[in-house]
Amino acid sequence: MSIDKDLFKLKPIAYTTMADQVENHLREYIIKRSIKPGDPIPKETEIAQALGVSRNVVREALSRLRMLGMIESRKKRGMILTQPDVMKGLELIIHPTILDENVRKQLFELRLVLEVGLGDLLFRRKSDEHLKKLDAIVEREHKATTQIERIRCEVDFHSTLYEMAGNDTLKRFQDILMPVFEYVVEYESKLDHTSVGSVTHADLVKILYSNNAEAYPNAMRKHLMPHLDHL
Amino acid sequence: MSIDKDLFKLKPIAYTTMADQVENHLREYIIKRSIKPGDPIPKETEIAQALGVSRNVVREALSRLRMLGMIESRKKRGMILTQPDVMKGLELIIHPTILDENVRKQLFELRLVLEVGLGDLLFRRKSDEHLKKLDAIVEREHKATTQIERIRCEVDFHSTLYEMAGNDTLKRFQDILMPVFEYVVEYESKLDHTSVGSVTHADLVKILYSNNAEAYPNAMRKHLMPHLDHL
DNA sequence: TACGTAGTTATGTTCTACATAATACAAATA
DNA sequence: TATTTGTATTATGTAGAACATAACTACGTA
Repeated sequence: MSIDKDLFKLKPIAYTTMADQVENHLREYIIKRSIKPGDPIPKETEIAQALGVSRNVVREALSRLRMLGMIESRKKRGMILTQPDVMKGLELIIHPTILDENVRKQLFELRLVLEVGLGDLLFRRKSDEHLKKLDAIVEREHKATTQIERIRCEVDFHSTLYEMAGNDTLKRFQDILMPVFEYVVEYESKLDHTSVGSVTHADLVKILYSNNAEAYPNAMRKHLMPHLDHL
Repeated sequence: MSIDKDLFKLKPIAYTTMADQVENHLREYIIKRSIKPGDPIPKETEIAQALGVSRNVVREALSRLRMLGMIESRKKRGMILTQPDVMKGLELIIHPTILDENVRKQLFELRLVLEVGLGDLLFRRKSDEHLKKLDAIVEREHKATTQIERIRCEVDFHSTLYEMAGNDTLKRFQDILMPVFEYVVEYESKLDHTSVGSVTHADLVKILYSNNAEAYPNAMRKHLMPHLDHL
């Protein structure tokens, strides 16, 4: 009874299954051999035998990598490494889970940060087509009669900005994050749209037409000010 | 022989395995029942029987969710839903893979966007401790004699900014992306550090000490200009 | 040459069996 | 009675065998 309890202080051991270990082995294997997309990887049975585990365990590990898009397998050709979509993993977690309120707030902050910092990409990649598209959205917004239509314009406008940035990874990031902001859009609908930010969409477009990259960040900041103040 | 080849144009069928389907079923199940972290989910055998597949297939699907941190399983308690780390999936893909050069470039752009847009979070969350930490880094950089030391200061400085932002998700994002930028740091070491950007770290700190949030974005833009020009 | 057929291979799937850890409950001891 | 100890139960972890299926190979026949 007088056993020193301190001995057990750091007790919580990290329990790893065979599948976890195999997964790590495979990752190392891929890195060390610098296997490129398209290259084949060993057969399931070979892996199982080499690591001294059952094929079942190997398949669990492979199943994970397959989900992330890191490998593909065809019935006879065996398995090959593939170039995964970097944002695939993010998508898999974000979409289905009922996210913690706190995390959702942080993701929204992340979005605000992105939009303010987007300027330099926009000015370097903007095209006449994109600018015209923004014009059309602004006009549509102007003529809009219902709140729903206005919200749709709001979403379209900002989505188009991400398109303009000409960065597929960034665009994908935005697309994944979008559903998280539904509650924000709802919140937005309660705001008086005329007073929302002293800078309107039209003002932003005007700046994009000019080549005044310096003006963009603070213009976007003012546009998003209601949200920023809400932090 | 004269069969219209156009019929086969969109041939690549989406082949889904049982494990894929079970995975989706589980996701739906979790969402529809609005199961919360800590709540138990059915036993493997129950799932297998309910969906009419073998336990093995179920285990492959569960293995995936477990990797993403969506569920945890204890030997007897069965499995419970857990609040996953949103950025876990990203980490799993980014770290091990030899990323495509193009993707790496896009991630680097993403980082530049973030740092420029970071201002409002910084001004709202800055503390004296953080500012002092930045002071210390700037001083260390000033006294640095070796290139290696200067690079370390560079990394520390920007990492500290993300800390200051007080957004764990964002910080985690940055931590994951960091290794991708090693090649950039290397590139940075070849630049003449006195001419790198007309705005120095010391200038940035000065702005952070002030309450002039308007000055931040363009200051950071000028600081990062060598990189921005490299787009 | 062309076409069809059979054989081979590696993944997909199922089934059975056992190991292991955590829990609950009964039994035993002070 | 209370605390410990043993035992049964349960659900996950792991192993191994077997068969299905699709894709590739090669042979054989017209």
